[in-house]
Amino acid sequence: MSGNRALVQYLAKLERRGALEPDDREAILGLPGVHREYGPNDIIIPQNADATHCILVESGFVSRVKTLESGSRQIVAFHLPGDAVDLQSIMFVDTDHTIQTHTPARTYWIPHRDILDLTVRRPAIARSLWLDTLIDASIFRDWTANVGQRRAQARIAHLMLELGERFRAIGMVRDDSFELPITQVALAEALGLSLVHLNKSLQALRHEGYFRASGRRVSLKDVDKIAKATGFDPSYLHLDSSLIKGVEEPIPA
Amino acid sequence: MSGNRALVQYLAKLERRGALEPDDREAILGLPGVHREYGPNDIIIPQNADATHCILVESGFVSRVKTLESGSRQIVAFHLPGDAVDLQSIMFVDTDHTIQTHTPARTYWIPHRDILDLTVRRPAIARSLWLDTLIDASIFRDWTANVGQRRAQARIAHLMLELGERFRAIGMVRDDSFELPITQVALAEALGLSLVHLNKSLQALRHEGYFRASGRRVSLKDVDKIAKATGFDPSYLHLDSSLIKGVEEPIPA
DNA sequence: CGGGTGCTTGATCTCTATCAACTGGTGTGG
DNA sequence: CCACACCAGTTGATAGAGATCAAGCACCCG
Repeated sequence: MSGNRALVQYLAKLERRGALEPDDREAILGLPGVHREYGPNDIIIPQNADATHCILVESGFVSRVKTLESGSRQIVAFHLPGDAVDLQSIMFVDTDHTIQTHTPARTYWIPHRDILDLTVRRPAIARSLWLDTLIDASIFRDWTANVGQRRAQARIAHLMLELGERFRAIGMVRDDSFELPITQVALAEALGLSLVHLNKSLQALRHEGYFRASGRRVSLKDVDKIAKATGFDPSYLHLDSSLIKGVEEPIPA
Repeated sequence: MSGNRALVQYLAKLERRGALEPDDREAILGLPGVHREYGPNDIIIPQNADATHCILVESGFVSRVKTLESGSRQIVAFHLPGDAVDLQSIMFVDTDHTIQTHTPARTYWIPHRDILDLTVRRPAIARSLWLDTLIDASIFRDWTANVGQRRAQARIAHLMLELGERFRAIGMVRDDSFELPITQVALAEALGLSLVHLNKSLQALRHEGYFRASGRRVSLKDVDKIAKATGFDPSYLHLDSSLIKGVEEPIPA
């Protein structure tokens, strides 16, 4: 299998959480689809659309945004290369949020039908995709707690640590730093803070030596200290299999 | 099938979103398990435990709470009778939050193994449970946006409308009012507000005639007006099948 | 060079948190 | 039956976090 890069990355992500059988692996790598390219700040799927495909991020930085009646926006998730952005749309007629890029991005669109078909035929894949959405939900819970309970500086630091770990998992951390290719407006929308207050809090964090930023490259100083101060424990991200239950043999018929 | 009440309720909930075949229905109603009873404010599963069972709520009001390093608590979900509280634990070794009661409650504990076994044998059930967790995630996203973007009064009203709709779906709304059996402390923890501020905002909402409360019975006045003001659209709750994609025939082999 | 975008700054306002006290109801035990 | 404790809810005063308003700056790009 020559291997479409998006599928290879996504499969790798799934397998970090638990190995698959060769047949299942092949089945995933064989998923049909089309590539689409976007510029920065493009809308991939608007709110209230009827999605017919799942989208894998091959490169670029993508987010999901809910726009409220007041016009204010809440980013509810960030997606890095190798993520499936729109797995939940497989069951829903209407998308309840917009999917948009922050950078130029390359995506791979897989028809829902082909994914559903795989899950019907291959329980291990069904399980693996279900797990993917459960981890998504785990991250949403963490975000709710972060936004609901922590004050600005800790809230920012917590998100930075999350992104740091996720970038690390896909090999995009070098010299303890990573590229965070989003504007402060977007960061503020993710954190439930105003732009101005975010900006000042970021400066305070830099001033106190918690991290440095040059351009859009972020380097976290003394991750352990920040993690302790903000109560960051990466286990909710489930980046590896250590906290995921093994596959048990089904009870024989 | 005589029918264990918890399973009957849960099945009914699943089927509101799409009918199941008789065989699948029987299989769900046949799930083994044990009942457990709790008093108010009991802990059902503590944070960082290793859950081995999924829990259905048969009666009572239950929530999931994340306790942060600072000691502050964020309620990330409420669960009503007929809900599966702990479906996500089926894949995870560690629970990342506490499950606790607010009222006396009766639950039904189903071993993970039996549920996993069903999903392996019966794709339609796998699909239905996956859908249940996707809807959970949809609600988490909504909570994040609610806590992140709305100010106190609208935030409270939005949650009230959510709970109203969910109580209505299980037939627990009478005379346009429902019993909300939680303290203001718990409400504040769900909304990311301080107790004092919650209390005053509640009074303001009552004063402005948005709703009445006698004891713990809440009646929302002019739901449509509140819904409009707070941008409440119940579709994210997916209480019926109207926005859920139908089951497509798998592609023949 | 002009204009756009993203970042920064200062001033002001207002929500919301915090602190502290008090009420009313319920329940328990002497 | 009263005294007491306890809990949920309420209130007022004060402080502080964060939002809003309004400019200004720097960089990039056509």
